[in-house]
Amino acid sequence: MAQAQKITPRAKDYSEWYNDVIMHAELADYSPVRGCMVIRPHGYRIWELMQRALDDMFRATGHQNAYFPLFIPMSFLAKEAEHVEGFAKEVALVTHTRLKATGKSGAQAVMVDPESALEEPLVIRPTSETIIYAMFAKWIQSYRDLPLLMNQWCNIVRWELRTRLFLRTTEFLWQEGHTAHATEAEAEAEARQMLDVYRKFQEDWMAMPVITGRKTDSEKFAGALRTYALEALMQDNKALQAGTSHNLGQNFARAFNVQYQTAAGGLDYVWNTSWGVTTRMIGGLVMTHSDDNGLVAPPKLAPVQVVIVPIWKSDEERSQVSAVGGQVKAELVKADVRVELDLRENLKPGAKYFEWEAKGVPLRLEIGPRDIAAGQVMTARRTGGKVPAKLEGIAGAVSTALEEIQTALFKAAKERREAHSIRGATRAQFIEFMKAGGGFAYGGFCGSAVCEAEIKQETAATVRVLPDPEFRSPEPPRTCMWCGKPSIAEAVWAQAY
RNA sequence: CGGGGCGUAGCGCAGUCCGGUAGCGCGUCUGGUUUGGGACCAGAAGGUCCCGGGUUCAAAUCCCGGCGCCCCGACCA
Repeated sequence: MAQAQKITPRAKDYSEWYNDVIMHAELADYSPVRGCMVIRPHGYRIWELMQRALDDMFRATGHQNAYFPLFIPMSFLAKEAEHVEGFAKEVALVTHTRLKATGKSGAQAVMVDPESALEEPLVIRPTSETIIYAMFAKWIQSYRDLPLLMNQWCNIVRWELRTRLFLRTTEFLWQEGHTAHATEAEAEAEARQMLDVYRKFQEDWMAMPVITGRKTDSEKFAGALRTYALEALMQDNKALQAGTSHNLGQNFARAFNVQYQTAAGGLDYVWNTSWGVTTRMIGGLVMTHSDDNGLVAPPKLAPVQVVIVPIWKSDEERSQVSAVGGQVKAELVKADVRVELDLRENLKPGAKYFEWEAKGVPLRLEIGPRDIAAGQVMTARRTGGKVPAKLEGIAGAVSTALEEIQTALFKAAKERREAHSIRGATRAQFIEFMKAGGGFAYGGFCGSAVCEAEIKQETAATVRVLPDPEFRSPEPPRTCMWCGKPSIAEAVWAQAY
């Protein structure tokens, strides 16, 4: 199981490093299916922990989980003009329902039965607005049925040209919230609220600092009135869109005829929102915290928060340290700490350290005869630092350490982001900044798609967001960083995943 | 779809230029000794050399044609 090969250093090749970390941490693996990945148990556990935390937050804001079909009639996609344009080029279709034997051998033994062609092909959902709003039309009659606040956890398929583990795979797991409201103001408040929920999750749980704000039209969701997003800066100074929340206006309501009777007795279309985060967040987690020894998992999302490695020479010592290790484990389990006791006999302690470090375990407890004699254990943090802790009250010391690690990871990530952000740059400085490695560049923006396109052409950078007030520079820019015309909003530019 | 790299044991690779019937490291299995930062010794298992043709007495190696993967771009969460 242990990985013999070392991880490619980040400085040498960031993509290779990224893939290595995922392989060594056993988060995922390539699959026999083009562009699809297998999420391994260790990686899936992170997703489960994410799901649990987010679900609690969704429920606390009044949302309920439901499930809608994987298949969407092709005609549904066509009902909203921008939506179909946005997804037309990346869908997987089911067109037939049977195979038939050919009598040949090997891969040619079966073929698609041409007689089984569906009258209307089914799209494998690239997102579920269409089928969900088709159902909403049935469920919503009156203003009393509003707001309708739903969420579903599912998989979706987008036939992307180029894939990357966790960041962009053909099939991926996500959560998509869909809501219907009586007024535009309510829908807007909902879209903003869920953006804030995501921000809390990503900062408090993932220890990943994000910038929130609005997307420009060119980066807006296909069919939305407004798209809000969260953007995080990775260790290679590229931005990662970590989640989106859309105010869909009445676009889908009109397309799917989702109408309700108002309190005043009239008839009106509902206002919708949709919002989602995906397994991409696991990629973001890797690229925010990890190092050349492997994954660094923030304690709140670490599948294993603490590993206990006993150290012995003789059989007597082994039974002694194993017993104490077992006691410590029991104490930690009682304190709701996710803990493993590594009693494997054929591995030296050092080999175990490397293995658990690669898997991102935040805290390691070493228990040897000398420690037991001193009534202590050695605590070693994944992020560095090794200190003894008293055996008595170990659960408290561990909990404190985990909290400190969580806080320190966020602080370090935020400092790194700020160290790679510039504000008020001139056009020349901006070009130089992007060429020199990049990061977040705050600058005035005239709002023109022409400037956006030129900047992308010359620097590969795009507007990540028009940031929310708390992220804006103290001095609002007056002119467009690129063309010099009056600025309509400050923009955050970066090269992005 | 364009550019680059690569397909040889579970993983990482050498061998390809210059053809002679496949090797190294790690891992795995067995036995023994070990265990405070990747243990050591002895033995063993494990390969359609990506696929299909061709040249040759002989092909991992040369020729032709496919396929696949990774990285960079276009598309995107």
